[in-house]
Amino acid sequence: MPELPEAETMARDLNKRIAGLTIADVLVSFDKIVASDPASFAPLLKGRSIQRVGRIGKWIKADLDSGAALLAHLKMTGQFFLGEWPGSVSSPWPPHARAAFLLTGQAEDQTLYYRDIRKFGRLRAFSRDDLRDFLSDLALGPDPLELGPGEFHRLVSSKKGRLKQVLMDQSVVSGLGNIYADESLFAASLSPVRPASALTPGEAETLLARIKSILLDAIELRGSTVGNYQGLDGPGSYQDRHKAYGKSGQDCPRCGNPFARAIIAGRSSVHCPVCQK
DNA sequence: CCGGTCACCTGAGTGC
DNA sequence: TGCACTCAGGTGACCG
Repeated sequence: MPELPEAETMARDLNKRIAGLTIADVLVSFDKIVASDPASFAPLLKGRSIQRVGRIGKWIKADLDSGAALLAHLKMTGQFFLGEWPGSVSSPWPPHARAAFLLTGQAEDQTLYYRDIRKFGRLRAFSRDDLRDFLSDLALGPDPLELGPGEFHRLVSSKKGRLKQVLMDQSVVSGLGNIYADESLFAASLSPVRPASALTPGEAETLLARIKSILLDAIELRGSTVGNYQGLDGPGSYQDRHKAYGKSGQDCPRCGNPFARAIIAGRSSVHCPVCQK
């Protein structure tokens, strides 16, 4: 899924389309998709109006007027889309739809669907207090877009492990995944396999600047649509700007040497072994 | 405590 | 065509 730019796009789309509406009904067609207390899931949501939809790392959070919230993590293939309330012959459950939220408050009722082909994603509903505790236990690191270079250097260089692995550790910095880690390391000419603890302050400053620039450009283009990701209002196009991710077998556009593919932290990684130091 | 591996799932692509 | 196999944006549980 969805890394930071895709989660940001989805949250913005949702905020634009459903903020102010009321959740009148809730249906779940695949029980495991709800990872908070199943008995309180629908009761916490029904009758509440959605005040705002935002993002925390790769998580999407819808704040309700009661102080409760709906949290979603899309993992690899989760997404939201709008449709018609399911259950009739003319309106069956759409393919791979796992939950449905009936939204009232506009001229015509709408249904917000959560779809997830691989069923890795999870939905949670929390009261105000339980939400605070859950987010606290998650211990997400700061958002890279709101981070300064000194703090970034301190966070990254204090960790053991390879640079790419540390960048993808959500407790260090929240929001980077396989695509944007590979792209950022390539843009900063830094090798994904070097020890994170060896990052100099100057290299950290450059890396953070590249991360921010890439994430902002990707948000501008509604994220990267690889596989089946798309926002509520359509797919993204940042995949056309990828320089390293998915370019295994091609030559480095900076120095012309062939890209190398390696498994780092269990993830397929592409980098230039010559110009990424 | 740590890093490495696998499990969770389905579908798309590839090669025989 | 069809089948077997690999791979995919992310975590979280397990294991040595």
